[in-house]
Amino acid sequence: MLETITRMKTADARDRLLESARKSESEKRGRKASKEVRQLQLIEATIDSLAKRGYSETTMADVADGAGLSRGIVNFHFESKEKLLIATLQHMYDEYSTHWRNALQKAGDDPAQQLQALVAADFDRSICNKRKLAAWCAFWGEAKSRPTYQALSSARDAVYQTIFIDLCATLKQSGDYAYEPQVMALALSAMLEGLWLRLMMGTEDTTRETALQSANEFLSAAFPKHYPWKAAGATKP
Amino acid sequence: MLETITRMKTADARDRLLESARKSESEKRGRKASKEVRQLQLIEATIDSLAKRGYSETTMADVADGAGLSRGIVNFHFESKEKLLIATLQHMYDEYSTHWRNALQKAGDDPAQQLQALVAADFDRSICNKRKLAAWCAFWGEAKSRPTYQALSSARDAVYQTIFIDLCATLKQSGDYAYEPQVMALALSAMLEGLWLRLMMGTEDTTRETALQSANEFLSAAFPKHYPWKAAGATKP
DNA sequence: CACCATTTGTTGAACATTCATTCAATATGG
DNA sequence: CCATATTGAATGAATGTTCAACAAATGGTG
Repeated sequence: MLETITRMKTADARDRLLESARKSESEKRGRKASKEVRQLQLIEATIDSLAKRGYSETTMADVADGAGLSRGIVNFHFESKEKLLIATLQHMYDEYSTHWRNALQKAGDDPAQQLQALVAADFDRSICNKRKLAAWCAFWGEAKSRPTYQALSSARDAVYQTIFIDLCATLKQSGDYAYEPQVMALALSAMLEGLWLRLMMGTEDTTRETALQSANEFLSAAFPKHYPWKAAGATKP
Repeated sequence: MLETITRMKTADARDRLLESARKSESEKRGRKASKEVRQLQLIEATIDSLAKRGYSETTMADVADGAGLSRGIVNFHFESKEKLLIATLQHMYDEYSTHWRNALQKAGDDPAQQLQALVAADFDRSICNKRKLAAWCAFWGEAKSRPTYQALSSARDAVYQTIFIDLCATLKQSGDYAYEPQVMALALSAMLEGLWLRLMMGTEDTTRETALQSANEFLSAAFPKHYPWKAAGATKP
C-alpha cells in the first residue's frame, strides 16, 4: 500500500518547481508553462481554497480563479476534482515526509537530539502555518468516509511512528525509565497532532512558540535525564 | 460569547428525550411525536450521516432518509441545513460538556483523582466512539472557515482548559514539580485531542483502551508522585 | 359523544441554484 | 503547420428550499 505513496521527488526538485510556480505573476498569466509547474500552481491554489473556504466549499471555479486561470483548466491537468484533491493531499504528504526526514538526518547520531529535532520540525514555519494546517484539517474531516484519503491523511505515518517507538525504546534503556516505548510514543505523537489541531483552530492564545514549548515540556517530563528542566521558565511566577 | 452556549438541559431531561427518540420504530413512523423528540431524532440522523458520509456529502435527503421521514421535514423543524448542523454541533457540545462536569463532580476532592477522572471521561464509551468522533472531526474540518462553528467546535473549551491549568498548578505545589502549569495543561489537553483524532482515523491499531493507557502513561510521566508507575506493564519485554 | 374548525405536523413534487464536467473553438510554441 | 495548452460557454446532475395538499391531533360546541 505504501509503495505508491513513498515515491516522492527530491526536496530540491520540488522547491525549484514551487519557485517557478510562485514567482512572476506576469509570466504565468496566459503564457504556457511546463506541465509540472502548472500542476503545482493549481495544487497551491487548491490549498489556498481549502484553507480559506474549507473542504465542502472548495470548488473547481475557486481553484481556477485562485490560480488566475480559466474554468476548464483543472479538468485538463487533473482528470477530475477528486484527483486534484488526491494530488493535493499527496503533495502535502510528500512535503511533510521530506521535511521530517531531513530534520532527522541533520540531527546527528544522538537519539535525544534526534527526537527533539523531530518534534521541532513539526513546528517549523514551512510546515506549520495556518494555511497548511487548515488544509490538513480539511482532509481529516473527510478521511474516514473516503478510503482513498485514509492512507495519506495522517501526515505521521507508520514509518514515522516506528521511528518514534525506536527512539523511545533507546532513551528508555539509556535513561532507565519505566514507560512502555510504544505507549509513550503514541502519547507523544498524539500530542503533536493535537497541538496542530489547536494551532489550526487558531484561538490566538496558542502560537507556534507556545505549542513548541508545550511539546518540549512534555519531553522534559517523559525523559527528565535527557532533557533537564531549564529554559521552561522554572518556578518563577 | 459563552452565555448562549452554556445554556443546556439537565442530563436527565436529555436522556429521557433521547430514549423516546430511539425506542419504538413502530411508533415514530408516520405518527406524530413531540417537537423536541423529532428534533433529537433528526439530530441523531445527522450525526449518523456525518459519520458515514462526511461533512461534504451529508445531504438533507440522507438525513431525512436516515430518520425514516420525508424530504421536507428537516426544513420544517430546522429552518435550514446550516441551522440543523449548528444544532447538531451544539448538541454534541452540550453532551460532552455535561459528561466531563459529571465526571469531575463524582471524582471527589482530591486533585489527582479529579484530573484522572477528566482524562478517563474522555475515553468513555458514551462519548468516545467512532460515530461521535467522526462527527466531531467533520466539524473540525469546517470550523476554521465558518465563524459560527468556531466557538462550539472545540469540545474542550476555555472553562475546561482553566480547570486543567488549575489542577496542574495544584499538583505542582503538592508534588514540587518543575513544569509551568499552563504549558503542561496545554500539552495534556492537546494529547487528549490528538488521541481522539487517532481513534477516529481508526487504523485499528489504536483502540479506546490503548489510548487511555497512553494518556495515563503521560500522567505518570508528568506527575510521578501522584500517579506512580505500576499497571503500565513495567519493564517486562 | 358527534361534529366541525383550527392548529400543527408531514409529505412529495416542483423549483432554482450551484457546480463538475464536456467540448468545440482558439491561441501558443516549436 | 502540428501538437499541445487554454478558454469559456453549454450541459446535466445533485441538492437545498419552497409550497400546496393532506393527515392527524386538538378543542370547542351542541
